[in-house]
Amino acid sequence: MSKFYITTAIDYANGDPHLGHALEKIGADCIARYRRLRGDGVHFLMGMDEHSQSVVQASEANGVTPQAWVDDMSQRFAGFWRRLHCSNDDWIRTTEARHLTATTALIQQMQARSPDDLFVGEYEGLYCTGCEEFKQEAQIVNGRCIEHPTLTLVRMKEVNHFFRMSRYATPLLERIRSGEFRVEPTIRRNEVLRLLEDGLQDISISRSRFPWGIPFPGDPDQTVYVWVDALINYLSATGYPAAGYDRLWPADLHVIGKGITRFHCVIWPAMLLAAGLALPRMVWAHGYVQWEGAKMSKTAGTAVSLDAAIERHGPDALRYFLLREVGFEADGNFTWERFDERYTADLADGLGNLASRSLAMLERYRGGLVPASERHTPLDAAGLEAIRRYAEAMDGLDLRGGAEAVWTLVGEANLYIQRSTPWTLAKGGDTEALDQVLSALARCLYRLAVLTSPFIPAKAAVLWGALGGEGRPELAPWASLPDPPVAGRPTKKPEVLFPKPLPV
RNA sequence: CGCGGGGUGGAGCAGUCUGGUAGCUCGCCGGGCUCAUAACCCGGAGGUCGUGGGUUCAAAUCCCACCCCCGCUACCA
Repeated sequence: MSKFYITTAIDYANGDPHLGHALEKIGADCIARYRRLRGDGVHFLMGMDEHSQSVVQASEANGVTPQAWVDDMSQRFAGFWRRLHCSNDDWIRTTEARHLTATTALIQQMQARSPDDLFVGEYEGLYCTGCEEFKQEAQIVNGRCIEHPTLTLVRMKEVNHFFRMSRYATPLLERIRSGEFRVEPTIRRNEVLRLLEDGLQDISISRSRFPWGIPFPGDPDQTVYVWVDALINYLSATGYPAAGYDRLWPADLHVIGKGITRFHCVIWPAMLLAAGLALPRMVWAHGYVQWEGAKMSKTAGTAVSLDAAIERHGPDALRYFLLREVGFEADGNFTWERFDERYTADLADGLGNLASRSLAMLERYRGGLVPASERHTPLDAAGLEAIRRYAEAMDGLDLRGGAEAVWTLVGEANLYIQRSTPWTLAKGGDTEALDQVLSALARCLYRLAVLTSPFIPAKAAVLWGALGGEGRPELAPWASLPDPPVAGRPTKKPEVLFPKPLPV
């Protein structure tokens, strides 16, 4: 059993999660569930980034302390992920003591291992006294802060601790090119390679005047720059620096959004190199969920409520739609119309109806007992092919491809029923032929319950139970898929898996 | 010349690397079946593959130019 440590980005706590957050967590959960299915020792980490300046602003705006604010947000986020059936093994928050310990230790280890890499320097920029922060060009319009156009920006210098990141461009290039550190998908790797080829600049890794954060080791007047703080969460959760942390580290997969690629593919591995620690094996940067072709924006009123999306057809349906239609690689679209179409076609009319008609026939013709019969039917052949294609796609983190392989099998099964016309066999009293068809269908449903479980875990479990399965489908041995042990099992017709008509 | 991705029937996509009857899903039209959640199966209509050149017996696919859309462009997490 091989170790598989998978993480998601930690979210900053300034408002409820939206569909974009959900895509990432669901995608990572799907991968984690698939790896468990394949027998890996999975450790799945999710959590919250709680030290950003926006947290302070949000808490002040709501008249509570920052800690009370992040406590509440942590509850809210975790609640959404539970509703969506996320199976994370740990939940890290950057305000936890273990994270303070790890962050302090890592910076000290960077200092100890690469003393030249940390130095004190000056940061100069335009400072907004309204926001109490330095402003970047994009935030400045007509020489004024966008948020506070009545105030004059002040040119200020700040003494910060710097990280000599510039010396890591070449080492990182080598590790990415060799595949030792994988950046996926290809489009993101190309972006990072181009970036590294142009060379890196040193970065400041501390801030003054930001009391809400982790004190910089050896300089309590400064706090650790929030991004540096955030990245270290992946290490904190392993127990670092305590002995045994390498039971989990290095991470096998960091799942992130494409917008934070450079932090995970440049700054984070450079920090680890400086500290002499192993690099994560892979970073996967997924695309964004777009709303009717445009970027979702709260201010433009185009942010879809995650709550509404879950309520629409239930959590499993949302999981399926995001992974199948939106995808986990490039940007994808979310519209209610497409969501409804997919729900009806793939889930209700496809998988749901297949289960319904198959189980109905098992009950009607065989009294709810799966007959024994040899497994060399066309449907079994299609099943083996689907398993092969599914595994190939899922191993490559092509979740959409995995779903396609499964739903192709759903189509094959409906076609098999049509061609073998079991109702005619029943009327004609052709017992042997009918047994063969019904047992083939039972084996197919067994495979479908297992293969769909990373995508629609709750519904897969219902199907599993209807087939007389014990426990849950994700606990089924992978090796049982070629020849599912369903003969003799009692079946029952479950509640409609994916009900229609659609809620209004 | 800042970097990168993309423009294919009504919608969303595959195919482009390794040129050779343009494919899939949804929607639409017609037929079949009756086990099933009015579900399932079969057939059909619908595309000058962003624009203009070029190479070739042959280009969505290779080459050149151009137009349009979208990300990224470095401590805004």
